[in-house]
Amino acid sequence: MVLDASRRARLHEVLFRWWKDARLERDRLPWRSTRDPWQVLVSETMLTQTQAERVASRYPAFIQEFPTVSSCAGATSAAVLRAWSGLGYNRRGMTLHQSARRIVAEHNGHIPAELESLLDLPGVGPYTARAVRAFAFEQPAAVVDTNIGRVLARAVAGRPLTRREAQELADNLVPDNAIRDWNLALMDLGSLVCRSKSPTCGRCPLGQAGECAWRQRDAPGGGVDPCRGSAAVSGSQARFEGSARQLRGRIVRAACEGPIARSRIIELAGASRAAAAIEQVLTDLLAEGLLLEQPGDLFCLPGEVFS
DNA sequence: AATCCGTGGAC
DNA sequence: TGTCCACGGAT
Repeated sequence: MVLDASRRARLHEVLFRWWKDARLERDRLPWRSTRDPWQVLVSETMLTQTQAERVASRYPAFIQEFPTVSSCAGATSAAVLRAWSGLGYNRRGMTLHQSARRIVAEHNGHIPAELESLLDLPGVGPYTARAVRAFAFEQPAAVVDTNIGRVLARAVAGRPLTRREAQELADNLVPDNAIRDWNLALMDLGSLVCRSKSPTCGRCPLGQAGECAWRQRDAPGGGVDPCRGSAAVSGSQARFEGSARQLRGRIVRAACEGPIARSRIIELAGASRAAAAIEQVLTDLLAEGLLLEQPGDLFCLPGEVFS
């Protein structure tokens, strides 16, 4: 899908005019005030899995403890996981730590600005790599997160997109300058106005300007939502209560306090969980390096030394 | 109960 | 290549 220059210019004008006011609230988020590549990498890694509000409550402490790539690289995995505690998806804390060590070893401690080099880092995918380029380096990059994916499918295309189409459309839309602002503005529109469940079309700058393909075709909320099934737009989740995810989180959190015994892990699992399921979770955590086995049927966080 | 979220590995 | 699933936990 190709956008002609006039539609592109119109979208820029309309969105930036709206964002001038909308950004005031969003700019209070702590990571909005930095362009330090390490701080951007940390915050974007946190934000890929967690709502902004929860990240806002933990990001400052994490940056205070690990203000630089080398401070993180020099720490133990256990220290990083403790600082990560409460954010969820502990594996990402591990990959962030591994990335820090790789950046020290392979890039002299400087976060690379090239897309390929960024994508090479563990835990860094198409979104995070482009986020670092756009937000830290002001380099040409179009991020496609779930919010932007929704706006692209609904307003720009008016139909579900494949992953490639979404990225191409986003690439096509990025202006030559104000790269950081453009990505933030599009993201803010998705999260504040073009929301997943209850989009406020009445207050949407694109709809009001006649630039929303969905709204041009259907009344607000009418028809089939074009973002359903569109690439990069997250769908529904598996039940959390009783899941392996829940138990993994409990185990890692408990291990943050110190070594834990197998019997403690079984307690954490609760009465209704099958023994085989508990064993599988434990096996997975060990294989992923999130947990380390110690003599005496004890388990601890990686990098800890006990005597 | 459903919602909010990108990466990576299996197919 | 594209699609599916696992992955945390507060609200």
